[in-house]
Amino acid sequence: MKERVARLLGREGSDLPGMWLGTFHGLSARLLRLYGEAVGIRKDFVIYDADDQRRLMARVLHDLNISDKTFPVRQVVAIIDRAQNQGISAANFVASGPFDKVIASAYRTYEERLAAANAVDFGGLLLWALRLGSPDSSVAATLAERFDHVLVDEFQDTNSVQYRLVRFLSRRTRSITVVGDEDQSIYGWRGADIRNILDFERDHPGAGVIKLEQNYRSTANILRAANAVIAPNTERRPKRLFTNTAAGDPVVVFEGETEREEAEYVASTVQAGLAQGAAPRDFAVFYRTNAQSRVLEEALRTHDLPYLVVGGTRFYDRAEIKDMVAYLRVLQNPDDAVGLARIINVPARGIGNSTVDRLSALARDRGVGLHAAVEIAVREPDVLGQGPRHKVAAFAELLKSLRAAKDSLPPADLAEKVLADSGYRDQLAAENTVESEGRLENLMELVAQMREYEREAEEPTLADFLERITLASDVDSYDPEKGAVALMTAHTAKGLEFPEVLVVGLEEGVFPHQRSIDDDAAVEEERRLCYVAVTRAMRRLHLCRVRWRRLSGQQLGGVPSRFLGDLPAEVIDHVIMPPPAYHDEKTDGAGPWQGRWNRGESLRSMRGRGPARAAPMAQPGEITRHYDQGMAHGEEGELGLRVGSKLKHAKFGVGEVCAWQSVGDDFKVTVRFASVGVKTVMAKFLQRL
DNA sequence: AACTGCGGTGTTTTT
DNA sequence: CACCGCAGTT
Repeated sequence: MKERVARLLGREGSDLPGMWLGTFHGLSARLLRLYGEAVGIRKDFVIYDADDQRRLMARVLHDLNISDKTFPVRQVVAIIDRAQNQGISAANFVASGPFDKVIASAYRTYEERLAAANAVDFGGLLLWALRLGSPDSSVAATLAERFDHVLVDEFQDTNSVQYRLVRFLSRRTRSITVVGDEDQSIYGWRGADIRNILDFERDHPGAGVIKLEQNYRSTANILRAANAVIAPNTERRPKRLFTNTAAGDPVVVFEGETEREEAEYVASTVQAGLAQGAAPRDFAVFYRTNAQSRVLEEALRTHDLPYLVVGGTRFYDRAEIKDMVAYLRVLQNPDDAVGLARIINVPARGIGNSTVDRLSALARDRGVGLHAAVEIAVREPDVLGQGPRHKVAAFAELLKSLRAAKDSLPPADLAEKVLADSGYRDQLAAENTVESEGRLENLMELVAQMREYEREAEEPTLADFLERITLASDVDSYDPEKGAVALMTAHTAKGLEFPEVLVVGLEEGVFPHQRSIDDDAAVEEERRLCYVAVTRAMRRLHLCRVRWRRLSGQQLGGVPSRFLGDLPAEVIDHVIMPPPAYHDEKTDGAGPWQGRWNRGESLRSMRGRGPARAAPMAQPGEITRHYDQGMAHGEEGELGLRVGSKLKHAKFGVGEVCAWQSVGDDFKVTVRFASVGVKTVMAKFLQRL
């Protein structure tokens, strides 16, 4: 982004000194590193991510004797998170009932523990940054002078604290530009307040409004579909988005039997596109929840298609990476109690829960940090038994020697030393499983990333590296140059664009998500999310749903998403997979989709549209494909391809044709085999019965 | 006192 | 399906 801004300013290659550019969290961290001491934050604080936050809260609840049955950690964290996003710290948390009183006490202790650990959580970054501007802050005046202008992108996703921060930082000149679209507000659940943008003009009398209503990205058909999806929302100002581009291809609405068939459709769509000259990176697949990525990955792998999952379990969220990072963090900041508790018995060195509990109790009794308690337990023989004491002593010794090495080694070398001296590497090597090998590879990748960081950063420090990786967002790591099909959640997709987009799982309960389904405001947000997904598409869009879906162990009956029902019939083209030839109780007419699919009707409607449409504007690298080519021509080739006809494959046996596409001179046929299920094979491998 | 295996439970989205 | 807590085992 910085490079692009420099280029637009005609200052290519410049680092744009004085200009700050980053996420709210990133900029807040930067402000706090520079000025935090004015509000009581040490310069070398560490940042706790959601997982650290959860662990710390679990500890707090445990220590306060709060039952995690009535107060599940996740729930308590969620409540505190919400409070933070509204600018409410523990001191301002008003407890109205007995439940809230417990939360309030947990919140207070949690804040104390954070302070003791010299740590700041995500919400805290923003809160502390905002405090820099409070009347009693000694740097408030300096900071209010610091910037001439503030520009906020994706303004519809700012929360109350972020908005107040913007107002403070622009106090001197009152010069603010915000860019946003209320229809793309998708982070309400983490405190984003859509009113920030809807009421902006009211809050800033005299503000100029520039409406960007011409869409340069998508074809007219895609734009019509998008407009239809968003139209039912009430929390919006009506807009008239228009485009001068051609209608383009119809939006394909795919209906399959199962999620595997859907994945198969995704893979064969990509494959067909590649055969027509598209590149893998021209494709993106969006889903509502990360759990949906697995089937898609499997299908793409089977088809030998390169793909990249963006987001999901972040690389830095993997257990082994977090372990290593915890080591580094503890070396960097001895007070980091959550980090210390994480590594004290990793790899297993005989320091179990009861020992840690004792150390933690000792720390509280003496009013010291966990690391100090470790030292005390080593010195004073009565705290722990003989065995545990020796083990803890060995661990303390390990930390001491690592810490001694810290300042003389660059970050990557330090990480390697940790890997070797802690016994972590040996343990993984000894395990000698596919998983342990993978973990070792991940750790080597982390070390490689650190070396890369050392090369590229102006002043590489361990602290800075650690901050980068906790604040790194998922899309930061997405590199379109990698030449792979991109897989991501609709949330992650915001701000990106792709020539051909496939959105999967358009079923009630999946998208819109089950958790939102009986809350009107939440459904509006789901609708905006769907709008975001749809508007990522430039040339081609596929909206997929299935009649049966297995998702994280449960079977869902696929009621078509309400969003599909909002699409104007003129812009869509159906691809409907027939139900399996066999009928069991699951598929035999029962279920909410009953009567919605009908092979005869769908064939008729597809035939009715005549032969394959040629794309109005052929462009370089354009993908041309005809889903209904076969049907338009009746039977295809010597095989007599017809949906529902039976063909034989040398290896897979007899199967029923589901769909096919032309690929050069040949056809790619999707067949449901009795033996192996749905496969896509080239027609030349198929014979008539 | 740590570790292992089992059963039960809950499961969005992300900085 | 993955994670967590628990109970029994080493």
